[in-house]
Amino acid sequence: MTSSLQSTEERILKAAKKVFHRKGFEGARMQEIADEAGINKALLHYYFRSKENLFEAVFRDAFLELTGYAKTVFLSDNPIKEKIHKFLGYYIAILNENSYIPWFILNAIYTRPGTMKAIFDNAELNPPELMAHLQHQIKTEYGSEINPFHMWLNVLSLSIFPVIAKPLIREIFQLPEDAYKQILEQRKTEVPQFIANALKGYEQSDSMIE
Amino acid sequence: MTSSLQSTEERILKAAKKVFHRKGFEGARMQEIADEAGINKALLHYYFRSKENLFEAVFRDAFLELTGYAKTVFLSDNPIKEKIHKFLGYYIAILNENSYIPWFILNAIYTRPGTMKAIFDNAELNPPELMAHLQHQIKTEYGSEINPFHMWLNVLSLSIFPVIAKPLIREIFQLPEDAYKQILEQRKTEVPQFIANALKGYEQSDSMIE
DNA sequence: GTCTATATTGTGATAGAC
DNA sequence: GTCTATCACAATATAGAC
Repeated sequence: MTSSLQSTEERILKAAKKVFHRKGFEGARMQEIADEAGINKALLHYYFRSKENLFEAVFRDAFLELTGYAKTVFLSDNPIKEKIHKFLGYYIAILNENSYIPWFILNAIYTRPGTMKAIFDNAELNPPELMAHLQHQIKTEYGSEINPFHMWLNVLSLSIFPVIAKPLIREIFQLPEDAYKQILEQRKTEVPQFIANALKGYEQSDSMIE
Repeated sequence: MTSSLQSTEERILKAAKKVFHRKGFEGARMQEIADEAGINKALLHYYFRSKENLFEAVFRDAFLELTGYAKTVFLSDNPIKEKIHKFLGYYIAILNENSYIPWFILNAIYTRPGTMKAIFDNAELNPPELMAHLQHQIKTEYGSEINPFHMWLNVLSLSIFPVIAKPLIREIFQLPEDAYKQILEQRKTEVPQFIANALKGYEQSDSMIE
C-alpha cells in the first residue's frame, strides 16, 4: 500500500540504513527495521540471511559513498583551496540530510573491525597515489615541502570533526539546530581560508617538513 | 584473593570503565563487567542498581575528566601556542593509555542523549567566558579579530579527530600501531605550528572576522 | 556483602502455512 | 514472496540462602 515503486529489497535496505545509521549494530533491532519497512521480521531474513549480512550491506554503501567522493575531489585537478571547499560542502550537505553517517562509519570500525576488512579492500583507495599527488600540488601552488599526510589529516579533521561532534557542541553552547547549521555554513569559506593562510605562513618557516 | 587494596565498589567501577569504554552501553554486558571485576552479576546490582546507573557513573567520570582538563588549559594564562601544545599532549597521552575514551564520549551522546543532560549541567563549562578569554588573547598576541569560536573548534578538530579516527586511518594507510603513535607524536609540534602560521596569515587578511 | 538459582523479558532466527 | 507462530538463547534483574 505504501507504494511498490520500490522493490521489497530496496525498501528493506532503505529502512535498515535509517535504523543502523542512527543506532549502530548493537543498538539496532530487526523488529524496528521491519516496522520501518512496513513488513515483518521473517521477510528480513528471507532477503538478507542475518542481521550481520544486512549490516554489511548498509556499511558498504555508506563507506563507498563517502570515500568515493573524497577520492574524486582530492585527485581532481582543482587548486587546493577549491578542493577543500568542495570537500567541506559535501560533508556539510550530508549533515543536513543525514547527520549520523560519519558517526556510523567510525562506530562500525570501533565495534566491528572484523566486518570491515573486505570492504576496505574493495574501496581501492591507493593512499600513496593520493599523497604523491598532494605533495606535488602543494609544492607547485605554495612552493612548500610540507608533509602531505599531516596536511591531508588536517583537512579531514577540520571538515569532519565539527560534523561528528555536532550534538556535543550544541549541548555545550546551548545552540539550537539552525544556529549550528549556520556555523557549518560559515566554515565552508572559513576553513579553506584558514588552511590557505597556514600554507602561506610556511613559506618562511621550516616546520612540518618530512 | 586478587587483592583487596581496592574496595569492591572501586573494583566494579574500574571494570565497568574498561568494558563500557570499549563497547559502549549497548555492546557492554553485565556478565563481562562482573568477570572483569572478579565477582558475579548479582553484586553489580547490589552496588549499582542497574546497568543504566553504572553507565552513568562511568560516563560522568570520563566527561568531567576530559572537560576539566580542557577548561584548565584554555583558561590558563599561557600563550596560545603553548595552550595548544598542552591540549594536544593531553589527548595523545590519553590515546596511549586508553584510546577509546573520546569515542566513548561521542558514542554516549549519540545513543543516550537523555542520560547526559544532568551531567552537562554539572560540568560548569561556561562557554561565554571561554570565548571572551580567547578573543582577548588572540587580539593581544596576533592583533587579530578572528572569530574565537571557529578558532576553538579548529583546535579541537585538529587535536581530537586524529585520535578518534585512528582505527580508520590505520586501516586506510595500513599503518602498524607504532607508526601511528609516532605520527601523533609529530603532531604535538606540527599542529601548534600550523595554527600559529594560520594566525600570522590573518594579519593581512580579513576573513574569519566575526 | 557475596553467592547460587531463577524469574522475566527481549531478540535473532527458523518452520511451515498460504 | 509473505505471513503467523514459535524456538532457542542471551541478558538484565531479583529472590533468598549463607
